[in-house]
Amino acid sequence: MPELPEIEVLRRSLEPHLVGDRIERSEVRDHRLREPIRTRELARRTAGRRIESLGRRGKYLLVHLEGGRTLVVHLGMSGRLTLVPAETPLEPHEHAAFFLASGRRLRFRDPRRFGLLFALPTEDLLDDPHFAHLGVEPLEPGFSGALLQAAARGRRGPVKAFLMDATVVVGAGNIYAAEALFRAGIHPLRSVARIAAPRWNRLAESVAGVLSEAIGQGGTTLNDFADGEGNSGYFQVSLSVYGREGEGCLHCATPVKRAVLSNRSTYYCPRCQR
DNA sequence: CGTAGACCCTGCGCGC
DNA sequence: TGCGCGCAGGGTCTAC
Repeated sequence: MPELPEIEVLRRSLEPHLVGDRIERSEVRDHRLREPIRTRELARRTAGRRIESLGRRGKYLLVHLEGGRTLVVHLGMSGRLTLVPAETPLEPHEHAAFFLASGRRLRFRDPRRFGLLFALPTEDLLDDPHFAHLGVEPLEPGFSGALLQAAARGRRGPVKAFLMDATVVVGAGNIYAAEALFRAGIHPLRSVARIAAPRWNRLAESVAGVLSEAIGQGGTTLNDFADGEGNSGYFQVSLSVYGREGEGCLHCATPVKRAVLSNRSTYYCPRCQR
């Protein structure tokens, strides 16, 4: 479900409702996520703490708590994090929940269980194995074509896989990598060794542009993405190539093609993207 | 060392 | 109507 824009939309939607509230207790109903939830540790590190702010690193949502603790939430492919009255009946696959002093419940639902949920001392965040290797934030200063080009030196392989490599740049997943490549006019299977400086610049601009526009439109809702209040996004109507196999390219009307790259579908216009 | 592919898990829509 | 298949927005691990 979620790439960087969806997590950022979630962060912005939850922050005004959560900041100042207090986690009274957590409840884990099924600990079997990608990494098992450490129920007791999670409870110990979150219980009784006020929520100070919400942050984001790549596709990770960071809930900063008083006393130097951070709750880390990753939604995987199918995760959802929503705020409901505490007495709201359990949803299927609601594996964990946080009960707040305000009488609400922050619930974590994840049918496919590819998500992550853990808490740690905030000072350990940057050294944590989940974060230590992460690359640049594409919407922050420092992201540029020159940076991408430098990261690609000595590498080969298709540019789409490179864009989705979180050790290079975080946040672009299968949808937005395809969209950014369309916008930049670059074929997703082109080797990173065969891209010149002007095209790297255009690609960096395209990545940042696509992501920030998607945030502005509330993210992309294909099946079930919703922000913390249950609102859908509408960037899906702006998708140029993703999911449009056989339909006409918006620029040249050539049918959009689909290819499989590292087990993921990728979509592109064979005429506009070279 | 980098890269390609398998794999983790559940639900949904489609064609038969 | 029911069933099997392919597919799905994440990341990690292994074999080369």
